[in-house]
Amino acid sequence: MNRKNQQQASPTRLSREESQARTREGLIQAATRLFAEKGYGGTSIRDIAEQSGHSQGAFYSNFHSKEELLLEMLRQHMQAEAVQLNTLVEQKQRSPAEILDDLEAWASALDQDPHWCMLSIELQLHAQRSATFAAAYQAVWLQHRDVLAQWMARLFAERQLQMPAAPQDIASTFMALAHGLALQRAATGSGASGRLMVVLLRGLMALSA
Amino acid sequence: MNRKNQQQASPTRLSREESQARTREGLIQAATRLFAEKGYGGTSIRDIAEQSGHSQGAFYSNFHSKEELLLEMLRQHMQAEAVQLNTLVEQKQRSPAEILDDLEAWASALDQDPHWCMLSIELQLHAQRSATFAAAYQAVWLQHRDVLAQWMARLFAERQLQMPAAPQDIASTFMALAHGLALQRAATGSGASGRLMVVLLRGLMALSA
Amino acid sequence: MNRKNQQQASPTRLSREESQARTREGLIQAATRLFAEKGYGGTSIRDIAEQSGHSQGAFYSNFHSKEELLLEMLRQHMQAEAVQLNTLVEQKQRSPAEILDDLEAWASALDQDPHWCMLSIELQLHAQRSATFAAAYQAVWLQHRDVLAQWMARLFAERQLQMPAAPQDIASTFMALAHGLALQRAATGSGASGRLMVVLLRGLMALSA
Amino acid sequence: MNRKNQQQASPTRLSREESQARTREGLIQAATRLFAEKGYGGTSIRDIAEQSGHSQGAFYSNFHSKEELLLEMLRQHMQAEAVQLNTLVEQKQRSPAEILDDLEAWASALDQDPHWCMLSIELQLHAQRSATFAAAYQAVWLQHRDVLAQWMARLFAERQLQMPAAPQDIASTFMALAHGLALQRAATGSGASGRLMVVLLRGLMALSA
DNA sequence: CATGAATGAGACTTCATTCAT
DNA sequence: GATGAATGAAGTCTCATTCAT
Repeated sequence: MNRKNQQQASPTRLSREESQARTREGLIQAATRLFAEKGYGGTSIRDIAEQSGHSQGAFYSNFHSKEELLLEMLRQHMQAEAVQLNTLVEQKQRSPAEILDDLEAWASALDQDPHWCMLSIELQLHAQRSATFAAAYQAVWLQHRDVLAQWMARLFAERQLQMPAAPQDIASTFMALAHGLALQRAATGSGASGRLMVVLLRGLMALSA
Repeated sequence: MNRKNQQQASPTRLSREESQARTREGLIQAATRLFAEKGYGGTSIRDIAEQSGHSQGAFYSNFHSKEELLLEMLRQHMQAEAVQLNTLVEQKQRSPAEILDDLEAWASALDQDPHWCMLSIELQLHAQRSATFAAAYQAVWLQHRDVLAQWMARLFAERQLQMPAAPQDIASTFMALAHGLALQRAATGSGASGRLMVVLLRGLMALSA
Repeated sequence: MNRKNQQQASPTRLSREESQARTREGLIQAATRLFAEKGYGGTSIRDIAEQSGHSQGAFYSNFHSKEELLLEMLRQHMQAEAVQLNTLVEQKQRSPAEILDDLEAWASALDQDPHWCMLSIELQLHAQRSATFAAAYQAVWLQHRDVLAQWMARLFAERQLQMPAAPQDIASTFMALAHGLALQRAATGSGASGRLMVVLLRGLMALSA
Repeated sequence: MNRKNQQQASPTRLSREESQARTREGLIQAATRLFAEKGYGGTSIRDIAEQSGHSQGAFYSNFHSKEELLLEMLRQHMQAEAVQLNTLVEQKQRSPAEILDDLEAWASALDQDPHWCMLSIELQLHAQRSATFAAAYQAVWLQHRDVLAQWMARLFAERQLQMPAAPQDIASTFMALAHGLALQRAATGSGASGRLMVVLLRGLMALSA
């Protein structure tokens, strides 16, 4: 596989692997955009191929099926979210005020990237309909919930407050809220801003004050 | 198959209008079930006709198109939710504790009827994709939000508390949360219960205590 | 279903059932021709639809799948062959010479209708590849073999000759021969004529003379 | 994947030509198996490549097209059958009993190798559909028929019997029978055994006894 | 109004083949 | 010579919708 050295001459020519990776990435990006806009079911492979500038066959050279592409997107989604959440969790020694700023930052990032949330909704809808996919989705979801729960638990611990419910339940409630808001924004063009999430969290902390 | 005898006007036979209304209602009910389970895009008119025991032609005798059926479902959805919310709002002179019970009842009703919420999500998704439908959806949504907002405003007023944000924003946040939770439950089979909605509301009230 | 009497007026207009039957028959005939010419696998539903002058959808209104059409053709094939063979079998009191004439007639009918035999070969090939279809095919085949075996047994009995093998084995050998000759004729354009089948049969009779 | 070391000429390594011949042979063998099982049309080049453990590219390095591979198989088929038949023909000075044993051996060899016959049927079917291929097939077929005819002629001559038809016609009839029986066996799982071919031949000889 | 066969477009997928590596 | 990603055409089948009955 180290055959690329045979041609290392022209830096403009892509090696085979690079070119393939580029095709694959182009397909994923086109699909991400289209799934967010028109939904998983409403997006055809023709659409994805056209948007990405490749043939339908190129799609099938990279993915066994439409669902496999969705799984790949789930994996990427998972990885990106994990990085994001871990950044929040691992920032030790932050003042309570800074932690709330973190949450606000997270909430408003969700606000800014509606594609992200719509995709997440598409993933959830598809999980409801495909057993195969549901299993994969569940694993990702549990992991995220727990990272977020851990982060919230520390938020309360550092303020020496009692949590008014299990940290996992609070975490999944906030995840649900983020998704619901994204849907609302998509459907109505307006809807409540994510800023209210911070207010709700403050409320929870006020309960045991 | 001896349906042509309907005209004989025997009192046990349905009149033409009754029969037609029954057909229409059967189609709507079948579609409601199917949309919730398989989504709007995933449900074909053949499916709806089969589930309801009528022909595809019967569908087109009652609705101009698939989207018109969705609009009809939106209208029914709207009306049912309005009745439900108005019941809450119009029950004057309730003690604060009773009002919270009302909210809990509302939240747990949502919990118990996942079809309801999944349909609502389908409506929102379709609103995102069809301009015609979006307009209709927006009107319904604003109305509901305002009824809920009004009810929440009274909740705070009766306790002489300040609302930590505009009542409409709080209302839409809670609607979003209800939808997000429904989606979560559908996708993961578990997810946080709606009971947490009451905790969140208490938190908001605690903020200005 | 006796609604056609409502319109019995114009004899040129086809009733619904007649029109449907005509469509179905047109599809079957187009498919029969195409399967014989290009094989089952080599014939697409697009081909069949075009040849018959209908849309692809018309095909699927009449058959669930391509294989179901093949099953229908098997049924028709079966019925036609059964009629043909029963005619031979039921002609009692024929002189031995006349019986041999019958065989010759049968063999040369096969000779004259290459479509018939090619279709039979297609059916056998498909039976080899689809378990569903194999079961249906086996039933038809056994029935035909037994009718032919019965006829041959009488041929020997009337001449008071012993059969040199089980009548069923002789019958299936002759059926195999007919198919093999059809294939040969199709492939090479020439091949041995079916007339030799009579010679072979005479040979079998000569064995116990 | 360290195949580039082949040039080191160590005696255990294959030379370039040997390696190529091995690839080619592997492809042919895989294709033979698959064509017999799933038919020419039902077998894809991907299938052949996978079965043989090579790439699709390797296929096109060895054959210009799918049909060219079939032609190559026809050539090999031809050569193998010729060897087989010549063995029979060239064994001079065999007693009449031994000659019949030879035929029985040939018939039962066909019985034992269904792949062989199914492949032959595929070749005939393809000949019917491709003019190019038909010409090649015809040549092979005529040659085989004549070898078999010659052998049969001797069978009769040695017994001083008259042939009841032209030797070529008898030969092609027996070839057709062998193919028809193979097809029957493949389709029904049972069918008459090839043993009956010997009975038929004895019958032919009995005719002029 | 109800029927359901028929339509034409478009869905997902597989194919034989090409070509840069 | 061998690789396998990419192509474009074609495959089976489903869809929302129409219309003669």
